[in-house]
Amino acid sequence: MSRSTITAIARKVGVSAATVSRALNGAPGVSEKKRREIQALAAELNYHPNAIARNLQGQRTNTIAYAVDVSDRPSTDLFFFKDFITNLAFHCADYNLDLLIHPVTSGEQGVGQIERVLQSGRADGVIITDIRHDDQRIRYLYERKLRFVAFGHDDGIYRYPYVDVNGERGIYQVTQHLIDQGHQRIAFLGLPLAYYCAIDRRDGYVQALRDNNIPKISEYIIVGLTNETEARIAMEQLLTLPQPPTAFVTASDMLAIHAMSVAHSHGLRAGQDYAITGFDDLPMAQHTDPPLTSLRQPFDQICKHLIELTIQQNNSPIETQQILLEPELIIRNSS
Amino acid sequence: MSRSTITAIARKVGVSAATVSRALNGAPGVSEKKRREIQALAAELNYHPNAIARNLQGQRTNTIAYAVDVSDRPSTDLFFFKDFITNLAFHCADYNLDLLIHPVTSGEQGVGQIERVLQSGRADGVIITDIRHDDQRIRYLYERKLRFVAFGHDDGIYRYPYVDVNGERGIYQVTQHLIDQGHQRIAFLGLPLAYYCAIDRRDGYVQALRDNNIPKISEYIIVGLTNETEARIAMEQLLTLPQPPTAFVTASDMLAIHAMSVAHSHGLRAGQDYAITGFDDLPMAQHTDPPLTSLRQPFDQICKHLIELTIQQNNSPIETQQILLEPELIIRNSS
DNA sequence: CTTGACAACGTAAACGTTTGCGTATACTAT
DNA sequence: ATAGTATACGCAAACGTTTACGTTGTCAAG
Repeated sequence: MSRSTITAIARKVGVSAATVSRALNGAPGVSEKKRREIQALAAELNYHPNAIARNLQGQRTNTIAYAVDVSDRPSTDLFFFKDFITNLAFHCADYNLDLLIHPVTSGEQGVGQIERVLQSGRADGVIITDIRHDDQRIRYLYERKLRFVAFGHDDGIYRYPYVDVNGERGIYQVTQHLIDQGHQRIAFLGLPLAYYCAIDRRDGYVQALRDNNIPKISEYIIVGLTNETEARIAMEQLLTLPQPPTAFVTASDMLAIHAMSVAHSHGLRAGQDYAITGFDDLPMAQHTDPPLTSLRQPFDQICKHLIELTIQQNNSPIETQQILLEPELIIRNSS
Repeated sequence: MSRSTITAIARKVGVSAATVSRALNGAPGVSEKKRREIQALAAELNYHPNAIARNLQGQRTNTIAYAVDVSDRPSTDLFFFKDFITNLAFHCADYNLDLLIHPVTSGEQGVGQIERVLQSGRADGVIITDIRHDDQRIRYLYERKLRFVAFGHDDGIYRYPYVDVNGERGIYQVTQHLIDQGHQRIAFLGLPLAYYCAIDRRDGYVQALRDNNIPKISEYIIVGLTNETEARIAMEQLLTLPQPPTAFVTASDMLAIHAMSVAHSHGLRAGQDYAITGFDDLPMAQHTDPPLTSLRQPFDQICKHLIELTIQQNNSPIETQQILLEPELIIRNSS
């Protein structure tokens, strides 16, 4: 059964293709009688408008792309990803948009790949994540005036649309929470500082210590952690210090989980022998032993805004296209 | 800067659009001199062929869709998903294909959504996962002769292209492995039997017991587990039995991890006090405490075959379009 | 009866490609 | 010189829509 087209319907009803188009789209200029007749036949023939033809004529694709870095397989943010993609897809559906997963490699080459998906007209805009310091992608897309939205704030030099979560405030809050519990020796396990979010989170930790007149101990700060192995080594290092910390602020639930595992092998129990906190508040954070105190990233809101910004006209002032959300501190038994 | 088209280039060079097309596509019928001239100008103008126009004219989209069920958020297979999508995207890139994430709701409605993405010409074929007993999607797609490939074998009634991993053989092997270790009281934690893979895995367990003349104890078999809470309850139930099992075969790493957590709160240590095994061999299986014995799903191969089958002509015999891969038993310290 | 307005269509162009077919030129073989 | 052939192009149609514009017919107001 070949796909039925608008012209096939037109021929059968005995009208022009234009009339069929108008009838099916609810546009004015067609009598109720013919409209019903056309709609009935369309349903009978199982007609679905050809999206490609529509896109070509309309000069937009109703598709947004998510450029996902596939150069590091398996990648670090294994947990984060599913929630993110699912939420993106969900909100795309709300706006009748398609979500295109566009695999890109990192570096110079990947930048070209991102451009191509836009210049070839496959997508109206692209979402990028894992924003780095002096990110090549940003500069490239910005200078060519291509439509993109970042999950991660800008650097103040290039001003671009983004959605972000206030990691500095979040980590500040959770550090303060630990201090309020009486902790003085607080360590920080962080991500690679090449990422802006990693810097923000470390800064939140440092600022909280400063505001409480707690001296910053450089041995207590370990950043640049990308995978399980590195996380475990770092935690091992902290625990074998002459004066080990009594509390641990981590920049992700993943780091916290692996750190807890190491502590456990040292016979230490979170929530009793030491305190630890995460970031993201992934579903699994409720089910660790003990449940993990964390900062919830509002993925639903994040993705909603990302989609909305991407399809928005970019002539509105840039300030309204920059959205900073607050993470929510979820206190559980690990702290 | 407006996007440059093939006609714009044609005008500047002083040839027809057809010649430009031929020159850029390496087709014969254009002199080397003009070809070079055209290629140079195309590069200068930063020309990228319009994919939409190409798709319309070529009557194919070079896009495959993955219909992901978004009706249950957050869904159960949190871990599995990232590996799967990333691998799909990766292999799509190899074939110069785009991957469309097509969110569908479950039930009657979702079936229509899957049809639409194909009938509207947005994708050449669709991949579906989580195949259920008497799956509506299969029947619908099959009867309308729409191109789809399933991750999960057929039921012998409808014969359709699929890729699957031999879960029965895998679980049989791992059960045999536990028996070889001397275990006689072996429990099974399984997924909802509505899914074919869940039945297969349970059957593998049952068959291994039978072949070793070990009586099947119904209290030792708990299936239908979908989330953390249910997994924990099931494990709790098994451990408080008058004669608790000494070994646990689970149908996924996720189940195993939560079961280990429950056992741990009972003061039991995997690999010493009891044995436990998983399924999937996700990256995290190496980092549990102790590392988890599991059956590796070859995601890379799976996704490669899924993509290849989807773009393949469907006139080849159905047997060659049904691929069954063997899982690999990875023995670690948990057993 | 004329004029105008409005509804209900059809016509044709446009979106940017690809490709079958026709044609002019140049070159080779007789 | 002539016939034949390969090469290098141009022309135009096609893919399936949408939409600006033109045309017809009807009907009411003057």
